[in-house]
Amino acid sequence: MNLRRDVYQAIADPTRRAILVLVASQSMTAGAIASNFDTARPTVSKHLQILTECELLEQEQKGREVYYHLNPERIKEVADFIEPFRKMWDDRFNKLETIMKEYQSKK
Amino acid sequence: MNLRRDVYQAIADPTRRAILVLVASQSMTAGAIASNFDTARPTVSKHLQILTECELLEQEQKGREVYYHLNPERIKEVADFIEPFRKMWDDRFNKLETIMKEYQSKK
DNA sequence: AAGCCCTGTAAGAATTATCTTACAGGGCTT
DNA sequence: AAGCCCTGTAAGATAATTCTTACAGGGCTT
Repeated sequence: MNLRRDVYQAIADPTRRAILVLVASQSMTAGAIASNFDTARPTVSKHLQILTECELLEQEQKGREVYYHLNPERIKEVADFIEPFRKMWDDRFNKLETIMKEYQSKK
Repeated sequence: MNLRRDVYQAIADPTRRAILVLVASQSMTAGAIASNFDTARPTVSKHLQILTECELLEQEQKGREVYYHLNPERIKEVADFIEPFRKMWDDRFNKLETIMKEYQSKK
């Protein structure tokens, strides 16, 4: 077996990304989250389980309802991977700006 | 069929992320890239194909060798998804700082 | 306590992804 | 042109993931 189940695998699924966006602004119950999608409720429940396992979401039981809210901390792992690359396209952008300035000064 | 094959799916695989880091600083041939991994060469070739398909890598043929180099532009898609969440953990950090200051002023 | 509602989970089929072996195209070198 | 080297690809076995139907636990309400 040896499941992957890391943050990258988690955000690879479009439904799971949509869940993260949905829960970003406010806590929501499992049912409320599921009602936003066409897929069956147990399917969404499974997605919630996956997101919770890699700590992108956190659960909070309130009576018989379970609220899910975002844990932004974990997304940082992906951000840290991307950060060095960001520098690269920033550099390219800066280079483009320089070219544009030179172009305009020749007018 | 209808394969996923998007940027998120691409970076979900640890080998593919390693390839991106490897190629970030310099262009490399397919063989040179493959020699960095334990998996068979065709396996790496497949990964390169996937990365090229979603435009994270670009090919440059030189004689019988193929050089791969990074296209930072595409990673921006992931960065844009993450950016809004970044604000959330920044806010949390700021809140923590505020608490610390209050704590110190009471000493 | 009985019944309803919210939620999670097990099982299994269908889909998708991964990796290896074997082979093919095509540029170099001699 | 013959042979070697670099690379890509097809086929098929294996593994992992996804999704649905059916069911179970446990908190509310009456």
